[in-house]
Amino acid sequence: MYICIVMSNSKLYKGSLNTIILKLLNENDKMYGYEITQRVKELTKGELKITEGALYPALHKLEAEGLLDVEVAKVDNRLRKYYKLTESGTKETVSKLEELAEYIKTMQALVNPKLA
Amino acid sequence: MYICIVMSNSKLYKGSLNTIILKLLNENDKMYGYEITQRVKELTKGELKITEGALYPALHKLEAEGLLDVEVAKVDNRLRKYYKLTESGTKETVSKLEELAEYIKTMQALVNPKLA
DNA sequence: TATAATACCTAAGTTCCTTATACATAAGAA
DNA sequence: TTCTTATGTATAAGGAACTTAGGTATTATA
Repeated sequence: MYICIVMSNSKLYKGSLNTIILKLLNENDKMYGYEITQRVKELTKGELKITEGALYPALHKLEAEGLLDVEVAKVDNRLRKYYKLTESGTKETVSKLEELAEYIKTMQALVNPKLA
Repeated sequence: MYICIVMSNSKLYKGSLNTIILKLLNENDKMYGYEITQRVKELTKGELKITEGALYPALHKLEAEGLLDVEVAKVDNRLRKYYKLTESGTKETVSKLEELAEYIKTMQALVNPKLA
């Protein structure tokens, strides 16, 4: 008999989600919401689970801001909404990735000052 | 004439603050609030500014959770509240630092999958 | 035939932060 | 002398970004 205690869905840090979405779309041309949740699960070996309650509002907001374009498709009689980066979405991706790199550098300076 | 545009007080990512506080106290035995804000400014070369509105409630909460002990002092006729880690605060520090390392690893797997 | 997987969505609540304000002393500049 | 800056604490209102908990609908699987 095995008892497995999983670390509680390791929290997203504020602001990470948009960066993740943008980066994935930057690599994959177009993706739909459910696909994003699955891809993140794969890439992080199950460590990060994007909840729909976070994902869909985020996608809608990015679209409203003009960073994403939508294209609706019907596959197997099921709806899919494919998102892709706009031009300004691509620019924002670069800036978000720089911000993340900066954040990681800053945190390492605080937490591991010997290496900095 | 110089015009200097500073990147707007580079945002803290949610959840980072507690980790920073705990780590600093882990290294410095005891510190007071104002000192923490100054130390963070130094260590990050001005990139991260801990606001009092974030710091003091965070310190109070960590104390209420039993992770910090307080000791009031009067220096130059001014009040100081020195905080130090309790035993469980030290344990929590370890766990928070592991969490941060994990988070950084996870984000790198997403953002830079070739390196992972 | 019920459950899981696929696929979308929103609303309420929580947490953590920013912004703004307040109080008080000491030091320095105008 | 008086205003500003630095030191030091604190709280309250507001917002942004999550979690949790629902809801709808189709297809595949046990």
